Amino acid sequence: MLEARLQEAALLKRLLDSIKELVTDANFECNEEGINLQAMDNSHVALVAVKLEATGFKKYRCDRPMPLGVNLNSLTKVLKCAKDDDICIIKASDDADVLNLVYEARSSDRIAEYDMKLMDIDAETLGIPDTEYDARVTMTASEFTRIVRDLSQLGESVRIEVSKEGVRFASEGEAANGNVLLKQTEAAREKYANYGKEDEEAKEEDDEDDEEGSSSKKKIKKEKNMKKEDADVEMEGEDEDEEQEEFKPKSDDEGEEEQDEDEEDKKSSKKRKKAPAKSNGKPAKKVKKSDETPTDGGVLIEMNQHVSLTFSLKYLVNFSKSSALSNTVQLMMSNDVPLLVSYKFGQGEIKYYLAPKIGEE
Amino acid sequence: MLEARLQEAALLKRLLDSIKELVTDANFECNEEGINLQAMDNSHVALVAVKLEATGFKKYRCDRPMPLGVNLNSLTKVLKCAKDDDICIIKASDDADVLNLVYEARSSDRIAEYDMKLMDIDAETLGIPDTEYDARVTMTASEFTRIVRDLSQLGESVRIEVSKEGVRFASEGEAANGNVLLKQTEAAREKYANYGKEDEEAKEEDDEDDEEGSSSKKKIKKEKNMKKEDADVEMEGEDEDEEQEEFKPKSDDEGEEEQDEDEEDKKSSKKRKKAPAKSNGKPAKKVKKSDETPTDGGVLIEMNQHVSLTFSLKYLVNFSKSSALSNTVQLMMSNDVPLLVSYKFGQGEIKYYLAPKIGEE
DNA sequence: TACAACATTG
DNA sequence: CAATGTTGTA
Repeated sequence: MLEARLQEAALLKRLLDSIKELVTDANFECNEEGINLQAMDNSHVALVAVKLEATGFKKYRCDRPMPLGVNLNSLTKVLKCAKDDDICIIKASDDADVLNLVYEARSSDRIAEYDMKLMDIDAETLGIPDTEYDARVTMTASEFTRIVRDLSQLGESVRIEVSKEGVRFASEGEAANGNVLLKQTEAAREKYANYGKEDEEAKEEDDEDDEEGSSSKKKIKKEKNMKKEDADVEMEGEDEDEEQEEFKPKSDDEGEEEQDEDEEDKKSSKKRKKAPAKSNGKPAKKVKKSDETPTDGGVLIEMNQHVSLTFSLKYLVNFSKSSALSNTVQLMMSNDVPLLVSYKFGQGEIKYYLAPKIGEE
Repeated sequence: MLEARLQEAALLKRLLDSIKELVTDANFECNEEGINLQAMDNSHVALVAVKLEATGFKKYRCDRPMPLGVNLNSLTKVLKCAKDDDICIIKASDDADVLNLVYEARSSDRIAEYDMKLMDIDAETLGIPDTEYDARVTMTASEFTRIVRDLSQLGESVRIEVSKEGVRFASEGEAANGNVLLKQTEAAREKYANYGKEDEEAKEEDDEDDEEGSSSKKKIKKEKNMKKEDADVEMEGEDEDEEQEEFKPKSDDEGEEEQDEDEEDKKSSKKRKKAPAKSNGKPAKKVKKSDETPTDGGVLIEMNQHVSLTFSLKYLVNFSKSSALSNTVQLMMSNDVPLLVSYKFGQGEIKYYLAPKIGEE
């Protein structure tokens, strides 16, 4: 039996907006620690992993692990029936074949209840090794959104190059080539001094991180990350995972074409839905206009060595939709391994993995 | 000869936006009391009745009754040529085959004039008996809009059920079922205490009554209202029907037609409102977002008995466009008879009738 | 993907 | 009051 009470339905709404174009069906894996969702995009090029911590809920109870197979389009529709500030209660009984969502207006004078059919989806949870990366870039989500959206107008892919001085995004296209260099700045260093470290304090909104004037613990954290310095980190990390297979996406370039249909190597199953894997540039202004980070520029670079990888912009643009969930994004890279794009928000985190293009053009 | 001077062209513009999708051609029946329009939607399932009172015009003159056959698309186009705050003068001579519209800027430094061709439309004014309903629900127009739009995502129809505790809207669909319960609240009771109360007294006071401040008369109104409430408000209303044919739409699902002529059972006295208990007159609110009722929730329920009816959401969504005309909407229902959805605005009222679906699916 | 409506800004 | 941008809907 699952019962989770969320203070604001908006979180779920935004979460679904973030991933629904990438994935059509997925299991919400619920256990006592929270809710996790992991799925490859429809063309099996990218992987999305969402984590919602039990502690982030106003109330959370999950007696035993249960996977809830959900069609994300249906869930999106149902969530649209909630007002942003509604309290949202999610319930599913053990033998659940429906997910029960209750929206309660703050004033309690309106209670809406929805039952959504669940489906069986073959659990295809992949082992995602907790890799260490050679470079980590921390920047504002809006800036990242802007850059990939801008560059996507020029070409199909972007080369991301990280060096001590900063990070460069470069694209080449028919009509024009372009590149954006974000320099590492002192301001950014302070701003993200302890971003995403421990989960205790940064719990809130990340927003506060922007205001950080204190530059004390900065040093330490940063070092922790710089430790690893050998190249070619294989994404194997620990194997404590069960017998799952690993995340081995097809090299980006290829996967592009196929959508739906694909039987591919995925033995997913039952109710598969067709879904256009299109990418469209969705701006990011959402979140809270309020804290339009004054110091919107600058990035924090943490690295062991230069990295230079090329990715499909289409996916990055898609990932950037998550800027509705957080003001900050982190890009983790090592040469020749999938990029990890991470958005942390109070309640949890959403991670996207994308394999680099091989024959860098 | 007709000449009507409207203070704000915006009213007409909004009115047309409300009905133009439902009806393409209709007669504006003009007489000394004002202008009425009545028409069935294109599939003859719903009926729209608009009333613009002569007194609502800055100036109004109509020597003798005359029907002006108008193509609503044309009128919409012509009205788009008016600025919202233009003064709008409508003129038609007795032998009219054109409708003359004059838009006068407030500053009088601009005068635009348009002539729109009229057409002959078979008068098919139906007699709409001034029915008494078993239940009346008063709520914010925006909430109603929101609910029907939400539910229309799930299914084709909605079951509306009214009980003392509130009103429930329920829909069933492929992917999910949903229902929204709006509870009757004390706040709502006060808010609508004398909604539609009338011309004599509440003329200006209506709004104030909402304020907690004025405690004196508020009390009274409130009691008046609650009394009925508790005792199962009798929704009496005079049954002064006449001999006209009645509005007998085909059960929503099907379609049929029926026509007749004759004016409503509105007889003599202009000012007279055959009003259901306490509904009538007073405009809802500003219509403009201005006073986005803080207490947006809650409904006022007045009923004699439980009612439960099923309607096509498509039409309700369409009706809800009238929220541009009023902040408040009233739903009047009795089992097995057409639903009446009414929006009252300063100048008049727009009423929609929709037959219930029979074999509730 | 395109169109319409709403909100915001100048 | 008009224009533009953004959001939501078909």
